[in-house]
Amino acid sequence: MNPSERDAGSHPTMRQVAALAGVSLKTASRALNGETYVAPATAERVRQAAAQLGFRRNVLARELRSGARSRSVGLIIGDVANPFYSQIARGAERQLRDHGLQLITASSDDDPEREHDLVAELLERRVSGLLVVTSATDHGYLDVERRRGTPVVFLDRPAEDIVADAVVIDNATGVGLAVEYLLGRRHRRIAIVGDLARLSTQRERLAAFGAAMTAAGVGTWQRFVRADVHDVAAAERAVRELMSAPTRPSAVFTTNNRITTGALRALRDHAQPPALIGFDDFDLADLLGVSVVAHSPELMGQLGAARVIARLQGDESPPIRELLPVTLIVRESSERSSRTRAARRRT
Amino acid sequence: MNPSERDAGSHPTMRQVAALAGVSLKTASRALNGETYVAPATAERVRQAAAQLGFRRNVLARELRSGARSRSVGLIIGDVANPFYSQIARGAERQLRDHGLQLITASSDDDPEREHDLVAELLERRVSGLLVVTSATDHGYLDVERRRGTPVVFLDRPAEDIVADAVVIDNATGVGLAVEYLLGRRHRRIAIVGDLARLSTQRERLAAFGAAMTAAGVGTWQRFVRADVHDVAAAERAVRELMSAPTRPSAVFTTNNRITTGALRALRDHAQPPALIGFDDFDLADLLGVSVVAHSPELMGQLGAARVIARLQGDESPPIRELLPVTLIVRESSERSSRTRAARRRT
DNA sequence: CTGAAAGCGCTAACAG
DNA sequence: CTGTTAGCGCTTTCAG
Repeated sequence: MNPSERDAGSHPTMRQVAALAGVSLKTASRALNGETYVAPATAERVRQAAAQLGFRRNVLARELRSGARSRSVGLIIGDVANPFYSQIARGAERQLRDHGLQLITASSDDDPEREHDLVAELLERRVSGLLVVTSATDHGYLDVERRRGTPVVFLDRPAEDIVADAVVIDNATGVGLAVEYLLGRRHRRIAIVGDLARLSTQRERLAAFGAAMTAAGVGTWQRFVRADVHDVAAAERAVRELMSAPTRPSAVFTTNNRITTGALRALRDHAQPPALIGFDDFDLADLLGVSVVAHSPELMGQLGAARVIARLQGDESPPIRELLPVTLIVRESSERSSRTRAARRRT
Repeated sequence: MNPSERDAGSHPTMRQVAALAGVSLKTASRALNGETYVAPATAERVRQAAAQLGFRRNVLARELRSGARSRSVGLIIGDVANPFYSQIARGAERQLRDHGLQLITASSDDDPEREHDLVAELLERRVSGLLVVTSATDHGYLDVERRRGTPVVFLDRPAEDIVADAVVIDNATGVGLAVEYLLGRRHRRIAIVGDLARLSTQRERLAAFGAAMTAAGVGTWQRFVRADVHDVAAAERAVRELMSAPTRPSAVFTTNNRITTGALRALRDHAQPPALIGFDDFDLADLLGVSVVAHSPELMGQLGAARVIARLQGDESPPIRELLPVTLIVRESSERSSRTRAARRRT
């Protein structure tokens, strides 16, 4: 077989480049790294040799020897294909890239065990830092790493068992805005459809919902709570059920983008759809006229990455929790009447 | 400072684990790797020592020594936040994970130069393989790597200058289905709004469009071509322009998900919207009633990853090009009449 | 300005 | 079953 045709696994080494350029290994290293104290002519010769051989520095060897962490940061999210998460990834990637760091993204499917495995893998790869949207409750092993000097920043869902940096959304305010808006439009039978209750964000949103309802003197809100609705299909089912019960809600609040999608499907052909507000803005929500509690997942990723970078640069201040702002975007879906057919009849 | 409090950068090594367990380095290595010929008791002692120290194997060192490539595969896409790409990532990640490989995703913004830099970085990290949705035209440097034994698989857009594995969508059929459908509904003034003409997929789609129109005897189609429309805002503008021209198209074909989104915005409040078919299915297209040429980006990622894995396992067969099927999903948007107000008046 | 020697943390190849 | 020796490709240290 022609050697130029197939040359399996044979990356040329720096030593080979040095030999071809007629210099020592160390000189080649210096030239290739743009260090000072290399004669311009020598440097040029080395560069030519490297180009000729198609040399590519072995970063693994470099990082091993220099003792440095890998110039990469791990990001653990639920599912890259979910826009909420992929926007986080985008924000983090942008920020990291500006600092010469590579992002390694992994999907946990919101499974604590898988999350644990992924963290272990990333740590074995000696990532410089970790960004994690956790779905686990035990983060002791992460704390060990954090104390060893690996910055760990929690996104969206703070660790509840350890003190660590976190960038989270202002859930209470977001839910408050939505509920108050609906209450202001005289809705009383407001349903809330939530994702896995073990996720802290979901518990926070539900708590804020309950608080607002109770404060408004609506004692019956618990009847209209649906939790642990984890995918679009389940959300669709949950909303259909709510709407086919004897007493129907006049408004529905969905606690994340997937659930909102499910609700939209359930209400698609409904003769008298309830008012709807969803947590998380999404693509085309404007065209569909869906009111939402909006925030910026991309900013979350960006700020999280910035936090990792700050820690890497020696910021030793106590862990902080950054709170991302939310806004209520009112579109058509929240304008539907609080008076259902049945209610009107009674009036 | 309390050493258990802060212990910067100090990951325990296997040597330390061995010392604590009272065995040699090699024995520790064997135990930790689950190799045979280690006394169960010894193995257990090593494991305990490792756990006690919070030991994490340094994968970089392992991979360096064993000469193996890094157990990771690089994926270069345009933008993680674009669902088309993030679904590819999802499919690839799933497939790779089943084979113990980690996915490293990087966004190129469809910029050839950035793509080149990203490839270089990944190669320096000695990824086992590369999946790339290229926006470059020169892939010579990639071919060098391919011959060195790094599997390179092109997704969506095949390399035109080198022979390499590729997984692509059946663009010609997809466009054909859409155009024939519109022609069948008596549309003649069909506009096509395309993305960057330097992307091969876009050229293919435009070519297929032209071929179908010409075959149908519609000679005026070139008037309704808009190309190099790269983002949602530009697409919205392009469609608005088309619709405010003296002679308006009665139907619009958009060549990818972003452009479709822009078109929807442009047509949002249009009194007499043209028929619309978009390439790429998207979330909620059903609720919006948008007809599309559908395919599976996730499958593309999965098949691409499978190809890399096959190559890694020694498959030496000639490079192949896999063609992904497409289907036309007819929803409301393509049912709009080919007779615009003006046309009707003339009749 | 350049080079020789040592070694990052681990595993391969041999001994025992 | 266990240990010793060498060395992956590179950078650090220290001499020229």
